[in-house]
Amino acid sequence: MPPKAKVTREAILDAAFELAREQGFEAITVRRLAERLGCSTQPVLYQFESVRQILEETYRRADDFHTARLFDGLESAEEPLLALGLNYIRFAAEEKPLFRFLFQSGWFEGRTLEELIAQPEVAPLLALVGEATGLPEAERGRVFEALFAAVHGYASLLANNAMRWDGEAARAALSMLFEGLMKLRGRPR
Amino acid sequence: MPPKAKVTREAILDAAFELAREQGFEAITVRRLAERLGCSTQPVLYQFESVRQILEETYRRADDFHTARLFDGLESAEEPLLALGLNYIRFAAEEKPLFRFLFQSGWFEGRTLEELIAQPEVAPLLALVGEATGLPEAERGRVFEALFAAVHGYASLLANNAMRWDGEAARAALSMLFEGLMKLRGRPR
DNA sequence: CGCGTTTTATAACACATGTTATTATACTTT
DNA sequence: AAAGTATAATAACATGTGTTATAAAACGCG
Repeated sequence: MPPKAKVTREAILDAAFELAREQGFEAITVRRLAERLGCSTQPVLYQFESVRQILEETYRRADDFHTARLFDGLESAEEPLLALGLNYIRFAAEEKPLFRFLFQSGWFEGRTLEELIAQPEVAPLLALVGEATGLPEAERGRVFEALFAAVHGYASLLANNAMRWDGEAARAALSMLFEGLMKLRGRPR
Repeated sequence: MPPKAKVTREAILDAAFELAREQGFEAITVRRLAERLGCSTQPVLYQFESVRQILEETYRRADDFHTARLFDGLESAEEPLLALGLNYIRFAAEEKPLFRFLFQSGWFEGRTLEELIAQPEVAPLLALVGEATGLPEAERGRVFEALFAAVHGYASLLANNAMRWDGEAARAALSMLFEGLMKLRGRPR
């Protein structure tokens, strides 16, 4: 009996993601979504209970998009950790609004770096750190954390226009950082 | 002939700064300022041409506040660079809204890290890097940049709740970072 | 004390946001 | 084809924002 929806949930989320990507998540409003979809504001809030819900879904989508980009071409990389770091900061430079949405927006879920490191997906990365440094398991987390913070720092600077993107310079800077940190051996506490 | 203004520019800027500090710069609105000052919205926009102007002034004030905190107790520090870094990330942890206002807000003036390093105020810091590493002048900038990025990374993580503040851990992490980077000598390329 | 200028209060306008009635439309099924 | 239901359009409400017009108030100076 019912007609199918012309304005589907997917279409709305697509539009929302595009808006977030181009103009930042603050640009996601019911009316702008309607405009992009060529409809009135009604279908948008008919498919979702509230804009809040749309933003939550869009955040998840951006998160997936981000992690996909992080691991892009990582298998064929000779230095996977360095490649990962480069992907991270390239993303920040090329997708500034998304980066801010993900990590600087209040929609950030509040995963602590500590929690992130404890996740099983990160284990192989910690193993790489161990491989490169020869550090015992207990210390790898600290080195990884420092690497992450440094990479995230470059990314933040790029995403907020405190730095210009330059692939060559970025690679040089990161490899310097990695070189410095990877040379650390068991330190006294 | 004229009566003095009861609601002065300074009072307005004080209120604006407090709002930015407590709730973030987004909380700075004419009506909220009026409420804090115990007056109507009229005096606020009578002393300033627009809210934009108030925000510009408040940004400057926050910037001064920040740099004052950066150099707090730096003379008596035995490791000035480390102390500076610690001040930087402590500020981010203790003044999250201000940190976001300063570096993640669109009110950020767009000073590039490169430009920052070129400023004369930074010269003594570069000298410290040279002292600690023995690197020639040309390379100090690169090391300083890496140090800055790493410190800024920790700060960003703290300011956006991706990390819990722990003074001891912070000192340990920073000194590890500094140790790693300071050990770098003249690199190829 | 009163005059004149400056400051403030009141109130409203213009705009943008989320959300919701009410009405019209369109489609799927019988 | 008709009917009934899910969907969409129109329009409005409620709220929050910056800004401004108008009128009242307050103060320093003569």
